Order: sequence, then structure tokens, then C-alpha cells
Amino acid sequence: MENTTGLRESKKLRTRRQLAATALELFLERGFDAVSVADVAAAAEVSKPTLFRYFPSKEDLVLDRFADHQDEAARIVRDRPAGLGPVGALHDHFRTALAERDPITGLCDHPDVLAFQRLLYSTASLESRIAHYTAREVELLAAALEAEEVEPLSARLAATHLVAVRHELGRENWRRIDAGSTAEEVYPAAVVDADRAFGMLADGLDRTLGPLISPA
Amino acid sequence: MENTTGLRESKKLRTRRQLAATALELFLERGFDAVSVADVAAAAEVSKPTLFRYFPSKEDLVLDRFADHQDEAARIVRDRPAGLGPVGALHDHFRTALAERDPITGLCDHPDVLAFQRLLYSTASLESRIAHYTAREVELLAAALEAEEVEPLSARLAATHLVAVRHELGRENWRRIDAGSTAEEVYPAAVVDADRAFGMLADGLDRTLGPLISPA
DNA sequence: GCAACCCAGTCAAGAAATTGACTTGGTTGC
DNA sequence: GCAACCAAGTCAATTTCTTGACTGGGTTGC
Repeated sequence: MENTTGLRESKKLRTRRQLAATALELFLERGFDAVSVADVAAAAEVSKPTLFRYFPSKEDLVLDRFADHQDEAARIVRDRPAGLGPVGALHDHFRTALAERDPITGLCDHPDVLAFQRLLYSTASLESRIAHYTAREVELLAAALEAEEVEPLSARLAATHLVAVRHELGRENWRRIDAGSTAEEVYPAAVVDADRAFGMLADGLDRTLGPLISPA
Repeated sequence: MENTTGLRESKKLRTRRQLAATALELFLERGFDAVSVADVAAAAEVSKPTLFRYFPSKEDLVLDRFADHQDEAARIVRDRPAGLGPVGALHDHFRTALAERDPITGLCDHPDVLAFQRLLYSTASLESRIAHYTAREVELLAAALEAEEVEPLSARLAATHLVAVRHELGRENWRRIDAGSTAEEVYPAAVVDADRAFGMLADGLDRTLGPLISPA
């Protein structure tokens, strides 16, 4: 009851959405590097300083939505059912996401999603800034692990590996779909890949860190 | 080159238009007195003080457009062809406007125009504020006459009469159309009325003020 | 007659936008 | 190498907007 209505807030939200939507539209149409922030600002009918008040960099116009998912892995681990290890929880979640064709798995052939991913993976400056978001994702996941008495170094190592696996699986699925396959066609291989990757991770983490990471 | 484009100006203009349009829509739908300025502000998505920054009063939300026509009579007199008197110029203009079904003549049966005029003539506070705009119209016309060496009092008297004739003719035409006639049906009578009213005015002014006001 | 209320219109304080000029870094032409 | 240029990002000054509270007139219920 303290957040929603309020002319000020709703207009800010609208401006933000307008900026991100306009930017994405222009980027998809002409390419990230061929569009200047001045173009985006003009198309969204705001000034350049205003744009930079909403988004700290040009890249964030595209990547901002990633912020919403930064704590996803950590949350999955924190909220997992009793008796399931962190690796198992992330593995289960990924399998479910695959079945639902969740875009984060890369197994989604909706044209808009594909275009967006192609933009991401074909733009150097975007790729490099994704690292920033990834780092935060790792950090949050590591914190969740440390909360379960995993020693700091091990927690960070495990978090790094887990996040990397999720990303790499997603990217591999995208590659196949970008090469022309449908999500349906890729699905079986995607499941096999996921099981193998998470399986390897479970083995490795079990051997190194003990049974807590991935019980039964 | 110093006025137009500019984010600030264009947004102000848009807000102003949005306010006037939203207000008119609500007023036509529910009646002037049944809509509060808070309603208008909310529907136009601005705050109440902002609304009052754009329009000095609730009535001006409707009447603001009259400001554009305030100098019309004066301009017609100033820009008239040589050899034609002020009364003749206004008379000619009114006849032309009748033929074109210009809304200012009241001889216009477009539903939107009718609804607007009905709103005007059926709302006391609007009618009373129209006087304000009329006064300014008279003042400007009087100034135009004074510029032609008509003595001040005569100029103001003539201006008052001329403006009154224009308004009363318009109102009479509206009454007939509001009673159910079409503009086509009313047209002949409207021309007769106009000729008679301007004719009377020309006679009267000629007798009182001399031939300058209405030569030949 | 009185209390409660609604509405037009105002005010002061603070958030946020525009503006234009600026810095910095990279490219291109020569 | 150098000059010109372009784009990302920043800054200070001014303007506009929102907010919430306020005045004052007018109505309604009691």
C-alpha cells in the first residue's frame, strides 16, 4: 500500500519502459552499434542526460531486464525442498524450464526471443557487459551457499561453475535453434545435455566438497 | 527559428492539448458541472496544480480556443480592401463564413460542433466567462477603429455593436439548428438575418459617426 | 444554526526533466 | 603525426511537475 499509485512513480516507470522498448526496437532494426544513445533518446522523446539517469550505460538499455533474474539461482537454492541439494535443485529447475520452453534455457524459438538473443550474442560490448550481471549472479548464489555452512572459497567455486553451466547450456540450445532447428526438435538433446552437465557438476562437487552440495 | 522544436516546448504543447481534449470529452459526456477539475487532471494524468498552471480556470479548459479568434474582427477590419468600410468588411466576411458553414456563424450542423455549442450555451459559468473573451474582442476591434482616426468613444461603441451582432447572429443560427433544422435549411434565413443586422448597424453607425465607418 | 464535506484555486518544497556545454576516447582523412 | 569529427557519458543551471496541505465559498444533513 506504499508503492503503487502516484503520478510521479508511474510516469517514471513509463519513461523507463519507453526507453528500453524504443532502444530495443532500434537496436533490432539497425544493430546496436549503428544506433547512438542520442538516437534512442530522441526516439523516446527524452533528453540524453535523462536517458543516462535511467540507465547507467547504453548496454543497460538492453541488459537491464537481466537484473530481475540476478537472484534467480540463489532463490532456487534457498527455496528448494528439504532433502534436495543445491545442484539437484538447479538441475530440476532447469529441466522444468526446458519443458516450458523458458527463454532462459535458450530453448525457445519465438521470433522476438530469437532476435533478442541474436542481438546479445552478436554484439561485443553487450557480451562483455553480461559478465557484469553474471558476476552478481555468482555472488548471490555463493552467498546462498555460504548460508548453508559451505566454506567461502568452495561456495564461490561452486557458484561459478553452476552459473556457467546454466549459461552455457542456454547458449548451446540457442546455437542449435539459430542454426534452423525448432525448439521441439532440440528438446531431447537439450535434456540429455542438461543431465550430463549437471551430472558432471554434481560428481565433481561431491568429490571436492563433500556430500552437502549434492545429496543423493 | 527560435520557437518551435525543443523537447520542452513540444511536451508543454502536448500536455496543454491533452488537458483541453480530456476536459472536453468529460464535459460532453457528463456535463460541465458534474466533472471536477480533479477528475480532469486525473484523466489527463497530471496534478491539479499543473492543470491550473496551463489554464487559469476550469472554464478556460473549454474557452481557451476562443483566444485564437479574439483578434479576428480587428484583423478583418485592418486587412480589408481599400474603399470598403469596417462594417462592410465584417458583413462580407460573415456572408462568406455562412456560405462555408464556418462554425463561428452558428450555421454548422456537424455533431461535434453542435455538442460543443450546446455545452457552451447550457452552462451558466461558461456563458458568464465568455463575456471576458468578448470584452477583449471588443477592445481589439475598438483599437483597430481608433487607428483609423475614429474618436475613442465612438470606436468602442461601434466595436461593441459589431461584436454583439456577430455573436447574436451566430447564436440565432445555432438555435434554429438545435431545434432540428439542417444548416442547408437555415442558410437562406441566416443570410437575410445577417444582411438585415449588418444593414441596421451600417445605417445607425453612419448616422451617428459619419461616413467613415461604412462608405457606400 | 452547525458540522461535515466537496470543490475551485493556491502555495511551498522537493523530485525530475531539458538545455547546452563539456570531457574523454576512438576513428578517419591527410 | 595531426586535425576534425563523432559518440558515450557528465555537469550545472533553469524550468516544470508532483505532492500534500491549505483557503474559502457553497451544499447537505441534522
